Amino acid sequence: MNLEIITKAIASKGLKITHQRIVVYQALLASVIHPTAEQIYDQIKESNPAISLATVYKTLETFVENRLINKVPSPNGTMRYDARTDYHNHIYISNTNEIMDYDDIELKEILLNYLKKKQFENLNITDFKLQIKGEKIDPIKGITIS
Amino acid sequence: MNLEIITKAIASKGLKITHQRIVVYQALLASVIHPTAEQIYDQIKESNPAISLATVYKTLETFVENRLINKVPSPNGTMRYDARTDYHNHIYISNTNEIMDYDDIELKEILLNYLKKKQFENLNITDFKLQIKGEKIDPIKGITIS
DNA sequence: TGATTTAATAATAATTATTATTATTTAGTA
DNA sequence: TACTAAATAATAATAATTATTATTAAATCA
Ligand SMILES: [Mn+2]
Ligand SMILES: [Mn+2]
Ligand SMILES: [Zn+2]
Ligand SMILES: [Zn+2]
Repeated sequence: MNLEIITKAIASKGLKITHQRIVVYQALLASVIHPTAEQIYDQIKESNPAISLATVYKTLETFVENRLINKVPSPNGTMRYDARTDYHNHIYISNTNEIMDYDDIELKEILLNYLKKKQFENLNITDFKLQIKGEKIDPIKGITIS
Repeated sequence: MNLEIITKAIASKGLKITHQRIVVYQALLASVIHPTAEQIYDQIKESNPAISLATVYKTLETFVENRLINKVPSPNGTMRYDARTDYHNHIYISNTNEIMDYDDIELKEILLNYLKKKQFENLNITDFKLQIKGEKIDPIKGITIS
């Protein structure tokens, strides 16, 4: 992903452009599995050996507060991060522990319609997502992917 | 909830009937908020001061493994527990940190229909839930509930 | 029933994930 | 270039959960 886009995105939130912020955001944008803070750290420390894990956590939290990225809770309790902020759903793949995006305008319409129709007393709905859980299948051998 | 029902449920999984298991299951059944292990512990230790927090964790894990109860991940990262094992959805209430059940046969039908229609290559879907997030509103003053 | 066996529990140590603290460094700006 | 506020690295602390082990209790059986 273009470095200019990355720096502009960080700057657009009024945040200082630092090397650490650039590489953390870059790593998150490049990942498709919704990584943990530690996975991001492990990846970027190869080219940035001086970076601290606490900085990765803090940077991610700063991005979340500024709505540049999102947190995604996972079934095993450790937090995952998502560079996308537009509406989409997630598939949790239990045999690989990956979280994949699932996009469908039709689904959003169906859910919006459904929720509009229903009554929720004394409740202001702020978000809704279809959480799909599944397991990846090796098409040749059946389900045997780590 | 009837003690006989509780002991039968535990026995039906081939588990030994112990006082600790009875009170943990009883407390979970009685709760509507999907409590944490610690919330269950705090509640039951009043009448069972000798019980250990580790026993509560271990007991809950045993119940999960035996499909007597379910784990429910929460947005703030701490695990929650659910005495229900039938299909239903959850509403996470961000201003009280409660997780409430949301039941609707129509919703299940809509989602089942939708998922059946779609193609998921190399993926075996094992579960799906609508995750609703919202905030409780005090009908008199607007949103000001802790 | 009482003894035996096996599993569960209490107490506590250890681990994992995350957040807090603080001295040092750096980005943005005058 | 110098100044200042903010960010970072290093590390300590905390919260949540899991592991360990000696003790206790439930189920089985003589
Ligand atoms: Mn934690
Ligand atoms: Mn944990
Ligand atoms: Zn996503
Ligand atoms: Zn529930």
